Amino acid sequence: MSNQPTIHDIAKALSIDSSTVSRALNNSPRVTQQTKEKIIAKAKELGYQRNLLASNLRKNKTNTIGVVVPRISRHFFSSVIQGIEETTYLAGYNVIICQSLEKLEREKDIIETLAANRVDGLLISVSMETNNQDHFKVLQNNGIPYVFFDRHLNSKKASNVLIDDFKGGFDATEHLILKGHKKIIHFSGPQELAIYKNRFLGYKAALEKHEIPFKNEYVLSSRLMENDGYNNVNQIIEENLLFDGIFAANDLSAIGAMKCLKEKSIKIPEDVAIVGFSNEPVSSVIEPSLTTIDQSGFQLGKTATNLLFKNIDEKEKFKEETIILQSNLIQRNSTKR
Amino acid sequence: MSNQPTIHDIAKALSIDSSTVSRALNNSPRVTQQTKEKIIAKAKELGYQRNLLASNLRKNKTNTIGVVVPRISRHFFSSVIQGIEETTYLAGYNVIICQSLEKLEREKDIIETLAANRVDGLLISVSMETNNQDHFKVLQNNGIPYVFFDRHLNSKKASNVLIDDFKGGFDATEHLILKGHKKIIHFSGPQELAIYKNRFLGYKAALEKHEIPFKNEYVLSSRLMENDGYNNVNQIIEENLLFDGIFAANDLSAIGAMKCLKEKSIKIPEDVAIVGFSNEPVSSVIEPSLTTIDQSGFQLGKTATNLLFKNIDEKEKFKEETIILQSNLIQRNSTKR
DNA sequence: TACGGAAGTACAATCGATTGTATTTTATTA
DNA sequence: TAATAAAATACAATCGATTGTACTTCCGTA
Repeated sequence: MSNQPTIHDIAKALSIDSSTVSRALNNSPRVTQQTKEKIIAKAKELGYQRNLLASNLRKNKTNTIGVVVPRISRHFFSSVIQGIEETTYLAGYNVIICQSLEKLEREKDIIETLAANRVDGLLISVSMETNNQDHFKVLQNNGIPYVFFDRHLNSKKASNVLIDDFKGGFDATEHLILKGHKKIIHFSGPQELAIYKNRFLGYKAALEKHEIPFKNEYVLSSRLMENDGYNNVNQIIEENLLFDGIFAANDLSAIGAMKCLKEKSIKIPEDVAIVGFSNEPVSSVIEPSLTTIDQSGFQLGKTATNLLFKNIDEKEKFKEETIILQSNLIQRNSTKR
Repeated sequence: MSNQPTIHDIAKALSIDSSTVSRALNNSPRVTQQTKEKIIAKAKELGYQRNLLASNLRKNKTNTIGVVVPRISRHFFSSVIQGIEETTYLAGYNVIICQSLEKLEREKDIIETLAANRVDGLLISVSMETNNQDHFKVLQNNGIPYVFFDRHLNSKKASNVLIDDFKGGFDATEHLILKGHKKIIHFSGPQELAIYKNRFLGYKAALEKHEIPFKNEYVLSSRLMENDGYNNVNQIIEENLLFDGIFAANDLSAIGAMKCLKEKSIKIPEDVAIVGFSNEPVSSVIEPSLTTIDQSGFQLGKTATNLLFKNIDEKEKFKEETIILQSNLIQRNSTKR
């Protein structure tokens, strides 16, 4: 409480000035070794713990970056976070992890709070509800650099580190086609988010390449929860649409679809083959195991962090850039012929 | 950068004192409505954003609590976090989430940093390497309240919110016994952690109740990773131990065991029945689906947060307490007869 | 011995917001 | 209209650490 010792307490105890104590604790060459030792010993004795609020305020630097993700429980995001922490840890930075839970309101709150706490920079993957940039203006006003990763908004003002979603979508769809499937359903997400748009465009491009006509009713947009995948299949069947393949823009909805298909005794992959996206751990465990697009979250996290650091260091001189990482298809039993 | 506006800039622009600005922005009754409106308008115009470092320093309160978990990617922990955030959000508190990745060193670092950042309190679930209390002393010295949840150390000095692991272990084991299994292996974790000890004691008690002799070689301790479960089964078979049931202290190691058994064409549950612990999402998807002990992480998170808040509010007067929540067994196909 | 200069410390302002106290302004009443 | 209370605002100290500048020691050298 009020008994938390400060540098002034140490100074008083040793009859010296607090500035000397500060310098000693920061290992400044302006303090004798002898004095330093005395000070450090006393600090330990009093159980002194530097007050970073005061220190950061004075230095106008927190050595902290903020991370905003939709949900930490998604394997992809937690592996991105792993990559981020790995990189920040080495650089002596701290990380504040926040989840928007896919809510725009929450995301706004988080951005405000992080800005008010004067983080040195932010790494952001936006929520499914995010459809404009307004709430990022506060970061620009306050000169706080930020980098979008994975889920971004098409913006010239910000840097991005992305997965090649177009190619991912293309590969997934072409894989189904090469396995002999022609009536391919696509589960897509909110079109405001470039990742879903690009996966969709990849899907379309693959159909085109193989001269399969694109049909609008084969594309179902949702928030891609497990339930959505389940309901999508129900809907398709009710509408009497014929289909023999599904490319889902994430694994969760693919798994929902599988559950529904199994209940209806539709065989996977014989009757309907399925490809997901993200390679969640559960995808290798489910039966049949799910063919999916693997994206290295860890690598993405490292890359995004390094780009942010560059931005923080160079500040004004920094020029926005966009880095695109490759993904690759993992074939499993949901598409074995 | 240096252009981040402060209350002084607002004050200067309006030729009033900064204290009035501060009061206005905090909606103090000591400022006229008229003046407030002028100030708020100017604040918006300048893109003012309160500096929480300064504010928190002055108020000696951050309205922030720290959360330390082994890994955010574990479903149990992320649902606890969900419960925590739900509660803190309503109370206007912020949360800083940190993961120790099961490393003691990392945990120490985190505690120091959170203490230095003057969080108002901490919620902690310790790493598997944590075997003593030393690094929590800094919290006591600085008068920062903390509550352990789930993974705790047996300590009189701290509050705890726990799952009834003894009962969980007992239920899991008795379930296997009632299904007709008698030679039951137990996968346990580090014995320094009370949760693993208690699950083990529950296992033992169930055997005792049903007059099945306890055998030391039936208990295998590890860090309970998927690999550990896999290797455990290999080891048992190499040692020619006969067994017809496994109670694993977490789901992950149970799944590792299942993989190994499947490879060896040992039938689950006919030849060997398995019960896990925690109810990870993957457990309901794997085939056969895994019988497990479900613990409501969400509820645990809420309870722990409320206890911490009580501790923060009452400070000195607060008396440590331990709350124990119940778990319940979910029967699935890994133990169907 | 005195002087120049380096080394070691002390002084004091500062970061931005908060808050107790003092002062001014406004409103009320006799 | 003057006196007084109440309302609104200004002043100034403070939170704890950092840092540029000023000062004091102490050493070696002339």
